[in-house]
Amino acid sequence: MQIGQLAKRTDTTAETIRYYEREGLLPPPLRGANGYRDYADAHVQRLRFIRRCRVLELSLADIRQLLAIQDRPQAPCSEVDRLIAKQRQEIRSKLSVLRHLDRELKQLAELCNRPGSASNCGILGALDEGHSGAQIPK
Amino acid sequence: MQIGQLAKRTDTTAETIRYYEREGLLPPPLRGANGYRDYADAHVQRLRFIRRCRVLELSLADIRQLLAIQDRPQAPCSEVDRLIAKQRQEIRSKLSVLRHLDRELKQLAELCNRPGSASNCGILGALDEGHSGAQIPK
DNA sequence: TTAAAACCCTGTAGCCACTTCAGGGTCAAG
DNA sequence: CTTGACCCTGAAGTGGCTACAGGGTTTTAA
Repeated sequence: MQIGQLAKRTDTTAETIRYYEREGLLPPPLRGANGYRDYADAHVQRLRFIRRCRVLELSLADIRQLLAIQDRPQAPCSEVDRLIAKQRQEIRSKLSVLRHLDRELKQLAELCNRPGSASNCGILGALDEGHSGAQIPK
Repeated sequence: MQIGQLAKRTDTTAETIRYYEREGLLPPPLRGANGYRDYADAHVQRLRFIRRCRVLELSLADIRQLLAIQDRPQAPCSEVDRLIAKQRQEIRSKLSVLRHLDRELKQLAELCNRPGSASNCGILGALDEGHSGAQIPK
């Protein structure tokens, strides 16, 4: 299977696939007489694994670790558990930051007294003075 | 005031300040006889504005626009309103993605049957087969 | 038959918002 | 007089791709 075919089957692009190969996440496939990469089904499997992890916003470094564990069937899977838990913590922390941001922006948006000019713009004023609650963390 | 002093007052680093200057967000300050940057209070104000915007995850490009509007007091502030609304849309969209991710990861974490090995790891299995619900978007 | 479209290749640079590093100069305290 | 805390510039590195330049190959259609 050519690289474009693999890309279609895994919701990727050929560029990304070549990038993963350079990064050592996807093993180099055989090459045809013309130098084209020739992928096997195992590559589809492996690449889908990588993409599922990326959808979960796992870093390539974390994915590299998961792949290494996967390749040693006797390895303990506690590390897998740890990586997933760590990722969940990160997502939850981002969530709380974004929820805060949303409240801030909502408040800011309500300060607009359109149609006004910059000189009496409530939003600019709040950003200037920090009255919106958007504090600079100490 | 030297750059380190300004950095402390605005929760930034000297490197970031020099970067903003290069990017044209912060006007170049006067220089002392030794070539050191010498900042005025207006710089503190401007830099705080920039940092408050960054806390709200506004892009430097958006901040550049806000600063340009701020510098023309007669300018209509409808653009300000638009930028804030756009930002809020983005944050809300990220929020919904992350909420989904959190659910996925929670489900995944529950598949762990520790203490097991990689060969029967529920998490690895789910990532392989896509049974966790973490579908590759079509 | 040939020409255009649609693939494939490598290598390099660009994106964002910084951060880090190398290799220096300046200045106050002990 | 030297140690340490500042400051300077310019270049390179970060992550995870994406895009581009400049080629080669293969399929399709006129």
